[in-house]
Amino acid sequence: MAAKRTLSPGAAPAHGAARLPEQSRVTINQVAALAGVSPTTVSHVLSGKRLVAEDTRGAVREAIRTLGYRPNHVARSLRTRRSHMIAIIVPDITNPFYSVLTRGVADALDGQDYGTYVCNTDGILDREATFLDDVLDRGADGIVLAAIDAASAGALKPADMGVPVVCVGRGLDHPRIDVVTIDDESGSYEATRHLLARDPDRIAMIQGPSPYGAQRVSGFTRAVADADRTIDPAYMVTGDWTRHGGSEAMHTILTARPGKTPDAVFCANDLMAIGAIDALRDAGLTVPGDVAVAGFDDVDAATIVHPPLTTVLNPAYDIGVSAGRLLVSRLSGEYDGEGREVPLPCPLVVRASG
Amino acid sequence: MAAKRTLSPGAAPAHGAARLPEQSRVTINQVAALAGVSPTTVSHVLSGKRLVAEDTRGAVREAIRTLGYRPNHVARSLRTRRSHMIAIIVPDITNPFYSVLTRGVADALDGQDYGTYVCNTDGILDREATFLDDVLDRGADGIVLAAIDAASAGALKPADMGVPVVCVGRGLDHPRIDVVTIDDESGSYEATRHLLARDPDRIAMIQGPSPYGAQRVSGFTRAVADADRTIDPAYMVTGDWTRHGGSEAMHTILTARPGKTPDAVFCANDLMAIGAIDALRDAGLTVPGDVAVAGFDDVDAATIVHPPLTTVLNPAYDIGVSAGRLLVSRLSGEYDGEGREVPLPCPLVVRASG
DNA sequence: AGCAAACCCCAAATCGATTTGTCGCCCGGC
DNA sequence: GCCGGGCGACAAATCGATTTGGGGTTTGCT
Repeated sequence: MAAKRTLSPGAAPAHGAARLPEQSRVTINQVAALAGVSPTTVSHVLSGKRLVAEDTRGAVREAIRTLGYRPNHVARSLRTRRSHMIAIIVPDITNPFYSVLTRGVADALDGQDYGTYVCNTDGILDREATFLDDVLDRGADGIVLAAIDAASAGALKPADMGVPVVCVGRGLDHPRIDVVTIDDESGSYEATRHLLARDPDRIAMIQGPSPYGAQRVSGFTRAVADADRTIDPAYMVTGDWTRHGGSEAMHTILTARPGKTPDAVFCANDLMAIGAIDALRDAGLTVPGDVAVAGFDDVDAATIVHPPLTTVLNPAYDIGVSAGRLLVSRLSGEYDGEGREVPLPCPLVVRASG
Repeated sequence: MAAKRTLSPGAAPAHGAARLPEQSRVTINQVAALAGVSPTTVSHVLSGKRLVAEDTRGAVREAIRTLGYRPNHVARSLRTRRSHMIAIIVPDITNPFYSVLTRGVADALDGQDYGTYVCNTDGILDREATFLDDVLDRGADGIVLAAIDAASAGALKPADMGVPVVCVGRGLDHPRIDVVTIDDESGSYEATRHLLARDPDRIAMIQGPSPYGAQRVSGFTRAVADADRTIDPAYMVTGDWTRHGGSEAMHTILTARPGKTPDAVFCANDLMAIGAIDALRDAGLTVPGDVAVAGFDDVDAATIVHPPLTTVLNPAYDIGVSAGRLLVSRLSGEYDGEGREVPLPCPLVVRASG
């Protein structure tokens, strides 16, 4: 390492010397030449699409080995119109939910000879559309789309072009788009019912920015209604899905009705629930003693926070695997019909927080 | 959604109907035909590599618009030998450190017209080598390699082929491979020194599986030596980087010398530190009252656990951005010289745990 | 021996772009 | 009036594979 030039993090690299004469990769023609056959034959021993005599095959194999030949994927893709690559479009790979989902897709594709091309949209519609075009231009064989709004992102375009699309979360009603969903509504319903079982005096909810996560809100309100209760509008506040946002939301709830703080809070995701717990601790309140808290997603952090979070399991990995499988079933030609929906369960996970 | 077929998660999709006649994409020839020019000219208005008359250009643009033409990336790559795609090879995208790093790379590349192809190796040498070949076959323009052991993963191959490689973490001494590093050794040294400042009776360390993370171990031992102390070998135990592994390691430490538990523990990463805190709590010990704990990485969870973790900041995002920049500087031709090293600081972050 | 059916292999077209050499045209200068 | 030069467009080669029609040789059967 001593020989390397060391740069300060921001330093601009200097202009350098000319690059070495790159030894270009060996092509199928060179293999053919060495084996004394035509490129056609080499291709056939590689693909097995036509019979090749035993001896010839051996010679070709030998030539391939000695030359270290590896087929050029790009050229192959151009001819076959298959890139053996699928695209995963998510808001942010940094979000544990999406990174786990991505891993699920990758694992489902592993061994199927498909690679993954990943795009971060930050939930921005423009970027979603741009990336969708990008992956189509690149000839992706399939797309897993975790978009805020699949329709306006232009999910119809690839589907119409014959490129399979699997939507995650709210899908859309296209005859050829598959979708894997969880039942946010009933998950939220169960979580809320669990909170209500302690018969709290007042219950609150921290929701996501409208209109996203509407299902989680309606599950909550349905449970409240089913318990013959009403909910104070001052106790329905909005956060931005982050820990900080949850903390702020909890703070506004705590100051909304002086002297009458809620004793149960359902949060539309775990990060906001963790933020809510932050705010409660800051306010000198205990969880679950003074206030019961429940979240949604069951990310790793749910068992790291203290007290461990009661939450609804959002099976990110399974969602990814299912999405990958749906894609593979279409890519392999095993299935080629109308859009399917795979609903995944999202059971309540009761822990200490509520 | 009612119209969709709903499948149970494991159900096998049935055989379907024939696929619609796919309308193939519009090519540069169709554009040329409509505009009444040759494909050459279309290419030139697109790339701007040669002058095209004002009127002609207008006509071509018009044709492109009405046809909705988008260049085929695959064909372009074949001819230009540039895929405008870089590969990111990491152990596991699910690990927050690597997902954040990946995002950093993607952001550094954003606007530079490069896409990202992501591979999960699980730290398995075979998979690292396989993916390295895969991305070369796919014609990746550059590679960010976060491998356990870059050399045996075959990082030399792409470098020799003229494909830029940036290594993250321990690099290797190839004249044309860039590397971005943090100073694990001194980070660990500082963290350990901080723990020693409380003058604990006994200090322990939970390290990663040898030989990985050796730098963090040596920083620890150096600090111990500098304080004129020695360390009981029974207090150097190994975990597998996970929370569970950290918990188990802490447990063996606690039972190693009955009646003489250590009162300070340095963990080679945050997840294991969190596990250690789990074990300490289970044993009825308080943090930092009975035992001070420090970790390494400063992942999000470090501020979620209670008490908040004293740790060493591992700037995953900045590492990714730096790696992306190094790559871009080579891809753009701005730099083409010997291998560079970008060292990033990893300051101590003091919180409540130690 | 004669003939058809396998059996192997190859030449050439193709995928959709980029790149380069060339050619025609028009303009201005001597 | 002739020539040099710049401009603008095109034809054809190229990237590295796959695909397909067809041709030559061998095998098998009567």
